[in-house]
Amino acid sequence: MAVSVEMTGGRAVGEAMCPHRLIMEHVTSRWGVLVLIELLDRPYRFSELRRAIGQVRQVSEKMLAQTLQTLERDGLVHRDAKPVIPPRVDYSLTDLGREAAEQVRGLALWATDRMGRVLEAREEYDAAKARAGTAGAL
Amino acid sequence: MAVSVEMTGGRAVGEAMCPHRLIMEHVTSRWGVLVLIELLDRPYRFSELRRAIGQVRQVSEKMLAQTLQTLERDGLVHRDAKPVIPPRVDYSLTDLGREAAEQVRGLALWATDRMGRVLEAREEYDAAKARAGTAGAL
DNA sequence: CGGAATCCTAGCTGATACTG
DNA sequence: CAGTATCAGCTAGGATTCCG
Repeated sequence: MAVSVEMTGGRAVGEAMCPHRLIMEHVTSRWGVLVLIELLDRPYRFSELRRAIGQVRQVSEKMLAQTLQTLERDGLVHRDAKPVIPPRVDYSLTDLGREAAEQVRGLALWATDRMGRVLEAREEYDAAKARAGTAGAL
Repeated sequence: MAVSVEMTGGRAVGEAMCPHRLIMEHVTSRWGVLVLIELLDRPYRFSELRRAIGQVRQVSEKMLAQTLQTLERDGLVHRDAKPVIPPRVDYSLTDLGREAAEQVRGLALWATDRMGRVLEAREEYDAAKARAGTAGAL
């Protein structure tokens, strides 16, 4: 079988970096963030989770599976596979995962809250850039 | 000049996704995290910052510049370029950036704190995987 | 339905060399 | 020192396909 999914780990895994950085990468990865936040709400089935996340931005089955595996391996997500036909797998947060998710949610809430100011800052920055660009060059 | 650095934005920028996701990507990016945390401590000069981060994991000048620009554009980092020879540029957090950095630091602290448990979980997971693999296949 | 394996592309990322 | 430009590698991520 050899899963060998690494998720932001291909290069990182072999590196001489603090292990906690690795955890960060997993937790703050594009899909890790969304998965954690969704699961903070309640347990989800695979496709259900995919649809829930899809409301924000579509995620491929591959990336969702990969993300879930990484988070499960880190002990943040619990995978409950029921041996039924058709297959049914429920994902939920572990206690550890809940802690992580809270942190991530804090960050997400901050981002949502400050979005306006960031957007303003961007416009200001771009405007200043444009001025500097047209003034000096061309 | 056309800098056109996007940092996790090439694909994301044009997407139909919530803007706050964009901020998240910037803040939680590989180098964004480290920059914010370092700057939370005190202002840094470019190379100084590079060395400080390098203690953890080497960052190229390009990526550091790119990261700083992105964060500056988002209004999280303040760039103070002194018109002297040799050039001297100081980077510091804005109020907004400090808020972000606090959040990120919280996450980092959590990761550091729970590292042991995550590592345990990983070994357990890998061991279980190995058993399942050798039992069924081959 | 829940995944795994494969193939493919975009773009992040880094090393190097150059400018002010 | 503080970047920028260019080139090249590698990987994340997506689409597709097949299996249990």
